[in-house]
Amino acid sequence: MTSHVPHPVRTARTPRAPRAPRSDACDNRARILDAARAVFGEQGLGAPMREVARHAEVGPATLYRHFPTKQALLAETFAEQRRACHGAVRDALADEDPWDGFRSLIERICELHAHSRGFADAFMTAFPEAMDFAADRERTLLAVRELARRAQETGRLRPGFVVDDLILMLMAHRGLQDAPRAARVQASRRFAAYVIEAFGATEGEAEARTPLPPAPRLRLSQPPSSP
Amino acid sequence: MTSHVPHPVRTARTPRAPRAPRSDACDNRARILDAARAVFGEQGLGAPMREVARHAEVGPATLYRHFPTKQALLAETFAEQRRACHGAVRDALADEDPWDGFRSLIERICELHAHSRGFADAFMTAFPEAMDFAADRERTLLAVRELARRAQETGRLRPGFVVDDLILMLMAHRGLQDAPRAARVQASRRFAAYVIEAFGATEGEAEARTPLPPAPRLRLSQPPSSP
DNA sequence: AACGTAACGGACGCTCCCGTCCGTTTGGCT
DNA sequence: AGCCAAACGGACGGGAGCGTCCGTTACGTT
Repeated sequence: MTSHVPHPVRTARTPRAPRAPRSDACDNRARILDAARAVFGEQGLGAPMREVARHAEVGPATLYRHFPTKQALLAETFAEQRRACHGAVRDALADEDPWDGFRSLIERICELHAHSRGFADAFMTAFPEAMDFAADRERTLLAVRELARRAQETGRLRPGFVVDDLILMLMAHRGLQDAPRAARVQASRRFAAYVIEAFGATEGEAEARTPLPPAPRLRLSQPPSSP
Repeated sequence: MTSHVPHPVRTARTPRAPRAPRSDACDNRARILDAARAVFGEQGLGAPMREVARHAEVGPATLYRHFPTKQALLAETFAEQRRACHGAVRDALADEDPWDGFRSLIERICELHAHSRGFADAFMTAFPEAMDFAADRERTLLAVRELARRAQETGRLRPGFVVDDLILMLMAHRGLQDAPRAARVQASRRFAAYVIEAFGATEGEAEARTPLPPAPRLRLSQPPSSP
């Protein structure tokens, strides 16, 4: 059953009467999203919904009215940073030097993930298929693949590199989120620098390096759950 | 009140009568530890105690009698792998080529962590000070520092390296534990290979590389908790 | 100013997990 | 064989988190 239908019938054929939301509702919605960014960014996805509610100075029911489930809230919360990620890829592709673009892509994504603990989780774990992350993730990965191809052509990106290596490093980067808050950003930056060096080709000898072990197929990971 | 004192007084001065444990008790204890290794290794530290109990075919009470708390069980469960970690450091120090030792150390630690999801968590998060991880961790880190110093003297380990970089990479490696089980070991190996390359010095120019951003001080991280 | 309803929030039910209690079983010693 | 305590395990209490119900508040429209 769909609750109790607040408005009787809405005058014959009115497709939907959005009836602009009330001012306090808008206000609360905005404050909830701010709080969610702060709380999930600080404590990770495990933070309780009530923590967000308290931080936004609303009751739990209000929170759940605006966002029917936790995942719905998370999706909205990180939409902006998701766009920033796409933007980073777009900028990297636009860079006239593909290797510079590649490097700055790694730096920017790491920075984005480092600034919000929850975003790294949400971005990587890609849980149940909620949040349409998965969808545009594939699209984005295709763009990254193109970028990598170009960077390899310049000889600056090592030949053995595959896109799964980027995912590998982003998953690994997620592990840094458990570092004490003070060290997080610094750790992220140093990690990014090391990663870039590892991905770079050695100047002189393009092939003489010890070969890497085979790359795993990563793409989507599922959250810990069992029958 | 200490329950109801099963044995009246134990004949004057008997310091302790260990009275060898019963056979079924030994048996259960062993099965519990096996189950714990399997369950925590597969599902991580978050796995419920009852899951371990079910897997060991004992009741929850039996489990808690043998190991009064979850952390106690975890400490015992991973004691062996902890020893293996120390062994890896010892072997690395014993290697006549410090750089080879350093490389194999990274490979072995990564392998150890990759084979047991729970161990990586237990090893890195180092929660509340339970499990005496913290104690010998410091001792081990000192040994690693010595190893690194020697490896740097040979010119194979880059000059900018500090021990915190190893911790950084181990924390990062922990992020790989969320990969699908099938890909985990492969991912770990490839990651280790990349890390080794990143830590290596470039043959010709020992100094001309772009400098790394400053290293964060990591050492101990605390689990997510706030006042 | 007065009214109808969107919006609010405290209190509740539900599930999951840790750790404990107590009546029952069983190993091992005589 | 018989005894007794060591060991077992089902059932319980307590706490935390997600999502919902319903009486109350206050926005905005007339």
